[in-house]
Amino acid sequence: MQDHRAEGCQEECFHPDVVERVRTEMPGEPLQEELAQLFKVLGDHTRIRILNALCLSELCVCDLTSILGMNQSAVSHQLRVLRDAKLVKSRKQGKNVLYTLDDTHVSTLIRTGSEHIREGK
Amino acid sequence: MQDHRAEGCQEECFHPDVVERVRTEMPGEPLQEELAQLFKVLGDHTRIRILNALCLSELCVCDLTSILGMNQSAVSHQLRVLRDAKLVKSRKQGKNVLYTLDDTHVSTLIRTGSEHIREGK
DNA sequence: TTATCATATGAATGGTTGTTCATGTAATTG
DNA sequence: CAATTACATGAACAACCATTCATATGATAA
Repeated sequence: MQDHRAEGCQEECFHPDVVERVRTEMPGEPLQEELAQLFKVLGDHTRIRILNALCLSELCVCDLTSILGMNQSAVSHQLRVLRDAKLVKSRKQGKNVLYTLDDTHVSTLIRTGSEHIREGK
Repeated sequence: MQDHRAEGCQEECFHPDVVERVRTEMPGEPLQEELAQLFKVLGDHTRIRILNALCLSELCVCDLTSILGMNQSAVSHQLRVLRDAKLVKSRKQGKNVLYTLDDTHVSTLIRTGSEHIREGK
């Protein structure tokens, strides 16, 4: 026999009034989807290191490649992801492309996250 | 011919002094790895919705299943991930298990992220 | 006890994604 | 002009992960 109550309990196991209130007060789906997408971009070791580096100084791809000690192609790919998410912006200077943080929220997010980590132990 | 300078440019394309300073002032690797792991946990549509719901009220799994309109198994799996990351905590009450946010940082992260989204448009 | 309910969990799977390799492009230099 | 440099990008591959299905556990009720 299949489960015919895919979305909710059979009887009164939950509080319908609370559920209803939460449903109406929750942020809209588009915002939640974008929010998840934002954190997904932040949820990568390489990208976090890039952002932490850019918290300290404007840097070209070459600098980042040196700091991270990894493939230039990999760095460029991740910079593209960060650019698309509007977390970093770039400007050309001769042959180089210089990257900076695009937003003050980025450093706030990283700082808050770091606090959470430290207090977790 | 292969590329023998995997970690850095050949000559002086970058600023060694800046790179050196960034290297020393960057957070340690363990913290950055944990930070990426934290954001990775936040970077999922289902988990974001769970956290947003728990921002509004303590809820049992059944409530969440109803609010999210999805499989109970999927919800439980994601709650496990959130518990392991110390983002939520649970207590038993009869047959039910009630979940709440474990940390004030969580709501701060969500709020800051939401602001970033809103200002992006 | 047995039956039922709420939740947890292991296995399997389909989709996503980070890295590498190879190549392309734009700017500079000789 | 050709050669080199800094960066970007497309394809391919491997690893990871969210969901589903099936089942297990733990608590309550009959």
